[in-house]
This record gives sequence, structure tokens and C-alpha cells, in this order.
Amino acid sequence: MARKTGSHSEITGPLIRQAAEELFAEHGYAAVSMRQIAAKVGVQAGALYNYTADKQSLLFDMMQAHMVDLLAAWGAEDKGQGPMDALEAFTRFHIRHHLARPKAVFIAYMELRNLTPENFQVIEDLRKTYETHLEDILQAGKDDGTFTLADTKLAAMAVIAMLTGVTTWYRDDGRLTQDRIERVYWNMVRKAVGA
Amino acid sequence: MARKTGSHSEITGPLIRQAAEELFAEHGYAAVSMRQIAAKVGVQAGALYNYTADKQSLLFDMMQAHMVDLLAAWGAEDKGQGPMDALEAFTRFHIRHHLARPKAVFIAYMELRNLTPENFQVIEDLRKTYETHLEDILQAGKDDGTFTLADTKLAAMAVIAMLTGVTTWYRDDGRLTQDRIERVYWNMVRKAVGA
DNA sequence: GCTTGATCTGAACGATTGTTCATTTATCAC
DNA sequence: GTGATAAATGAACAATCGTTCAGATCAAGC
Repeated sequence: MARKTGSHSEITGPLIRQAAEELFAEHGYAAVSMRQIAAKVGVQAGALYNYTADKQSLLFDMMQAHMVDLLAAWGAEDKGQGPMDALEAFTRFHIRHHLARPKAVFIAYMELRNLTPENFQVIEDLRKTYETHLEDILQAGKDDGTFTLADTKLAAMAVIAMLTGVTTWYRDDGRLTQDRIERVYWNMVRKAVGA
Repeated sequence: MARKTGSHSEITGPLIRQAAEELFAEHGYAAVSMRQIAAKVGVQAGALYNYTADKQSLLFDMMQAHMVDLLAAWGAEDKGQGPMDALEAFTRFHIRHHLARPKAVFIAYMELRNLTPENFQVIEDLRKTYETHLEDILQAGKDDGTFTLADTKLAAMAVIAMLTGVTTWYRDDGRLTQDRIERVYWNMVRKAVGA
């Protein structure tokens, strides 16, 4: 019997993307089969191909959407005035945005090597753009004397790695509230850049 | 024809481990087949089973060896006197040790989810032990007033994430020498912990 | 109630997976 | 040389992979 009564075909697409995201995050892209994704949605494997060209597109589309979303969200953020405000805004934004979508973040950092070369380049460029936003803040702060930094590129890498690391241990039911984490990290970042 | 003339059977084991490490690091555990590993060694897939029980053991053994090696190396390190010396020693050691074996590090951080639950627990415990070494340094420094820290556990996580991040961008032919990286990071770490 | 078009099934495709094993080959001690 | 042993082959195994597609089934428009 095809198509269950009461099924809502118009939402199968999002359901597939969500199921794929959860499975990719848990087991990794290469370890997840199209049949597993289909089973999670409650559909046969063949039906997936009404919504995606192939497995690779499923991965690429979700990674691209995640990066575009990240850049758009940072663009819409209030950055205050001057490098100090901007760096605090970035620190808090990065933590908040990443903790809100742990699976997408995990995939974006873990599955880069499972992209085709062309797809990889697209994602890599988006990632580089985001990094540059932070580097620009650090450079501006170094230029006007707000920050004391030996190497802004290196500092940008270090700050991002430190902030993204939050996603590896944060649990919703952990002992720390998100706001407290933001404040503690901002304190460490501020001191690390010599401000 | 089995066994080529001039073959050195006694070194096939290490060759397999090395080939597996390189392939796992490049493509990921799940995406690498036993036949690919065998081909890289110059042998048929069946021959691998003279040296490993199965594919999972290949992964687990190399991850366990890496963690044991890491803990032993840190244990043998000169830690100087007091929390400040110890933190600098840890910072430099962590960067140096990790940059020297990028593939093993990459695998240790990326392939945790491809371990069986029992194997995962073993590796996780080793990882936790290493983290605790840093946390103990930070705690001692907080207690004697050397460091200013709101949360030592959180700071330990942040420092390790920051330091490990080096492996994601470091290139042997890059613009920065390893010693310069160590010094710049130590400066940031020192300031971040309020010392 | 019939038709149309979107949606899904279920079977099939060739390829590849991890693993096993009887057999063959190479090495070494005597 | 002869045997013993270790090491590797090459074929085979059942299972699973991503993907395709003809046909079945559904919802909606008229």
C-alpha cells in the first residue's frame, strides 16, 4: 500500500532533512544509509529521491544552509560601538547560535571531508568569510589600541576554536546556564586579547 | 602467487596500522574499506586478519595507543615549579605533541562515535584523565592566587579546545614556526587565566 | 465520479562491504 | 633437500550500499 492515509506529503521534505541531520550527527555521513533515513521518516528509500538528487546533496544542502544562516544571523546582530563591543557581541553570538543548533554545528565541522571537492570549496569559502569577520574585529581593535595581539589571524583561529569547543561538552541540563557560559567565556576572550 | 620475494612479513603489521591511520584520517573510518587498507600495504584483504581481529580493533587499538602515548609523554614532561610553570609546560607540550602526530589527533577527535560502546568508554576515560591533569593545574593556580578563574572546569575545556584547534590549520610549510605558535598561544592562555 | 499529477511502494540493479577459509607460497631450522 | 610453520592469496559468503523505475495509491480539481 502506498502513501498512508492522512500523510502530509508537503512536509516530507523537511522531515527528511531533519532525519538526515539527526542521523548524520549521531553516526556520521558515511555510516548512515539512505534506508535508515527513510525508515526514520516512515517511508521507503526510493521516496527520498523525490526530494533530493542524491545522498551527497542531502549533506551539502544542509551544510550550506547552516553556513548561510550563520552569516545572515551575524549580519543581523547588533555589534555595538567599537572593537570591544563587537568582540563581545561576536563571542556571545557565536556561543548562543552554536548551542542552539548542536547537530548542524557538529556536521559542519565533522563532515567536510565527505563533500565532493566542488561542494567543499563552497562551504570552505563560507567558513572563511565567517572567520574573516572575527579577524576584522581583532585587527580594528589592534589598530586602535583596544587589543594587544601578536598575530590577529592566529588569535582569530584560537578564539573560534575556544568558542566552538563549547558545543563538545554543553548539555541542556548541565550545571551551567547559557548566560553564565557566555559571560565566563567573554571574560576569558577579553583577557586573552589583552583588553 | 602468495608472498612476494623479498617481502618482510615481520613489518606488515606496522605497515597496516600506518596505512589504516592515513586512510582513516583522510576519509574517515566508515568510508574506508579493508580492501583499501590492504591495497595501500600491497596485500590482499584477507591478509589483514593475520594482524587484526577486525576493522573495529584497528581503530580502537590506534586510538588507545595514541591516548596512552599522550598520557605517558605528559607524565615524562618537566613541569617546572608551581602552577604558572606547569601551565606553560602543558600549553607548549600539548601543541608540540599534537602537531607532531596530526593524523592520530584527528582520528582521536573524529572517530569517537565509530567505537563500540565498550571501546568508547575506555578512550573516554583516558581523555578525561588528560583533561583532569590540566584542570588540576588550573585549580592549584586558582587556590594559590596565581590565576584568576571563575570556573576551572570550564577554563580547562576552553584552553584544551583552543590549543587543539591549532591542528586544524597548522601546515608544516606555513608562515609560522612551531616555536612562535607555542609562544603566541602561551601568551593568550596566560592572559586568559588572568596571570 | 473521473481525470490528472504528485507521491510512494516494492522490487530490482550492479557494486561493494567485512569476514572466512582452503590452498598456495615463502622462509627457516635441520 | 626435507619438513614445519608462518604468511598471503583468491575465491567465496551473505549482507548492505546508493540509485532507478514501473506500477500502485493518494489528494485535489472539475
